[in-house]
Amino acid sequence: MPVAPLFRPIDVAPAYQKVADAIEREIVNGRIKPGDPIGTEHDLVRQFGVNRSTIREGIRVLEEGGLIRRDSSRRLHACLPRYSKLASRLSRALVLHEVTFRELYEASMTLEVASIEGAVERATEQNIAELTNNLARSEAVVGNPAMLAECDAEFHVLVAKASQNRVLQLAREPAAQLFYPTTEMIVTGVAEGGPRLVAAHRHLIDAIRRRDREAGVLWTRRHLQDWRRGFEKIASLDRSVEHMYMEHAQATRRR
Amino acid sequence: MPVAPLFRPIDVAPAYQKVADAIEREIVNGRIKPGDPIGTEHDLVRQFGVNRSTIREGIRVLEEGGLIRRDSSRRLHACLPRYSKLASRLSRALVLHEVTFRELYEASMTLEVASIEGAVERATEQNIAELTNNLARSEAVVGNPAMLAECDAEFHVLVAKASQNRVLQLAREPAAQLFYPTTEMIVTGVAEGGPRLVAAHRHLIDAIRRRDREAGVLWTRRHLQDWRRGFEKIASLDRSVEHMYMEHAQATRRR
DNA sequence: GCTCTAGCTTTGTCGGACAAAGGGAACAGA
DNA sequence: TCTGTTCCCTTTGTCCGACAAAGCTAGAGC
Repeated sequence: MPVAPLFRPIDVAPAYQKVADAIEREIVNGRIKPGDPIGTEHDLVRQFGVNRSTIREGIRVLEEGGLIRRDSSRRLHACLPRYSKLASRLSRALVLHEVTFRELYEASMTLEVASIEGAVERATEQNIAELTNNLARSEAVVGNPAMLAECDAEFHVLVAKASQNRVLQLAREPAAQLFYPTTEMIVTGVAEGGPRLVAAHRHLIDAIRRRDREAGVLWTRRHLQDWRRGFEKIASLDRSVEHMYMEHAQATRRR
Repeated sequence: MPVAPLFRPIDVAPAYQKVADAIEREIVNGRIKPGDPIGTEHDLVRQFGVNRSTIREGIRVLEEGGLIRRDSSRRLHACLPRYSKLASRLSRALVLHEVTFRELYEASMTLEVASIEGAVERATEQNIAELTNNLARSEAVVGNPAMLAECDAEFHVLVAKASQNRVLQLAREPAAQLFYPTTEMIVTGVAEGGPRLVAAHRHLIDAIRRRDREAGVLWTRRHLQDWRRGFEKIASLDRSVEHMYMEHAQATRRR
C-alpha cells in the first residue's frame, strides 16, 4: 500500500542554474522589465549568497538565452530577446541536422506566402514606407551582390513585420537566415539575378499597396522560384551550406 | 586620401567567448561530430591555456545553446541541438514580446496546415504507426486533462515529423509550445473538449492514411477552431499566459 | 559653469583549494 | 573464469582571494 506523498521531489540543480532560473523567473513574470538594470555581479553575490564565479556562470546562461545583455558600459540589464539572435541558434541547428534543400525551400514557401498575405491585409503606411525605402536602396546597389543580398534579406524581414504577426516573423527567421548567404552567390553567379530580384520586390510592394492578395502570393512564389533556379545553377560550387553558415554566424556575432 | 587597409579589425572578445566560438566552430563544421566527447575541463584548460573558470563560462554558453551536453556521468560531449529545447527559448521570447492571441492562432493555422499537407504527402508507415499509437493512448486518458493535453502536443509533433520537413518541424514548435498549456485548461473547462479532440485526431490519421489532402486540411482547421473557441470560453480565467508559460518551462527543464 | 584628473568600482581573468560523486582497477569470493 | 566489493583517482561544482584594465564619479582647477 503506497503511502501518501509527504515530500515533494527535491529540486537538485547546480547553484548557477538556480541563479539563472531565479533571474529568468523575475524577468518572464514581469517583475524585472526589459531595460531594468540587474545589479552588479557583487550585488548578486550578496543577494544569492554564492560565489562570484557561480554568479558569472549563471549570467552566461541568461546572456546566451538573450534575456539579459550588457550595455556599452558592460552593466547588466534585462532585455527583450532579439529574434535574429535566437533564430541564429535555430539556423545553426538546422545546419547541424543537415536539412535538405527541399525542406528549406518548402518551408520558406509556406512561411513567406503567409507573410505576404498578412502584409497585404494589414500593412500600415509606415510599413510601406520602409519597404519603399528598402527598394530604393536595392536599386542603388543592384550591381553589388553582397549589398543586394543584404537588402533582400531586410526586405523580407520588413514584409514579415508588415504582416503584424510576430509569431510568424519569428517562425520564418531561421529559414530566412539560411537563405541569406546563398542569395549573394546567386546574384553573383546569375546574370539576370539582380534586376529580377529588384523587379519582384517592386511588384510585391505594389501588391501590398493595392491590397491585392493574389498578386502578392504570385510574386512571392515567382521570387522564390527564381531563387531556387539560381541555387540549382550554382549548387555545384565548392562551398557547402555549412561554410556559408559559419561566415554568416561570425559576421552577425560581431555586431 | 584614405590609405589602403593594412590591418584587419582585431577580434576583441572575452576569452570565454573565444573558447565557446572555437568549440562551436569545430562542431558546426563537422570536425567534432555529435556524440563525440569534448575533453574534460582540465583538458580544455591545457588546450586553450586559460583558467578553468574561463573554460566553464564558455561551456555554459555552449550548453545553453544546445551544442554540448553532459551525459549521465557529467562528461561533456557534442550533441545535435534538440528542437524542443531551442523552441522553448523562442516561446519565452514570444511571451516577453506579449504576442496576441490573433498572432499565435494565425501563425499556428499556417504552420499546422502546412504540416498536415506534408504529412499527407509523405508520411511513412512508421509515422502512421506512431500516430495510431498516440491515438490509442489519447483514448485511454480522455478523462485526464493533463495527460490528454500532453498526448495532443505529442500528436502534432508527430504530424510535423511525418511531413518529413525538419525546417517546418522546428518553425512550428515555438507556437505549439504556447498552445500546449492552454489545451489542458480547455479540456478541463469545456465538457465536450476531450472527445472532440480525440475524434479530430482520428480523422487526421485517416486523412493521412488515405492521402486525402482536403480532409487533412479541413480537420486541422476544425481542430484549431475548436481550440480557439475553447480558449475564448476560458479566457476570462485569472491565470495569464505568462503564468501558463512559466509552469510549462519549469516542468520541461526538470526533464 | 566646464574640463580634467585621481580614485573608486566593476569586469574579466587568474591561481589555488576542497567536498561530493563517478569511474576504474585491484581484490576477494563463487 | 565470472561476479561483486572496496578503495583510489578523477572530475565537477563551488568557494576564496587576487589583480589588471576599463568605466564611472566626484572633486580640483580654470
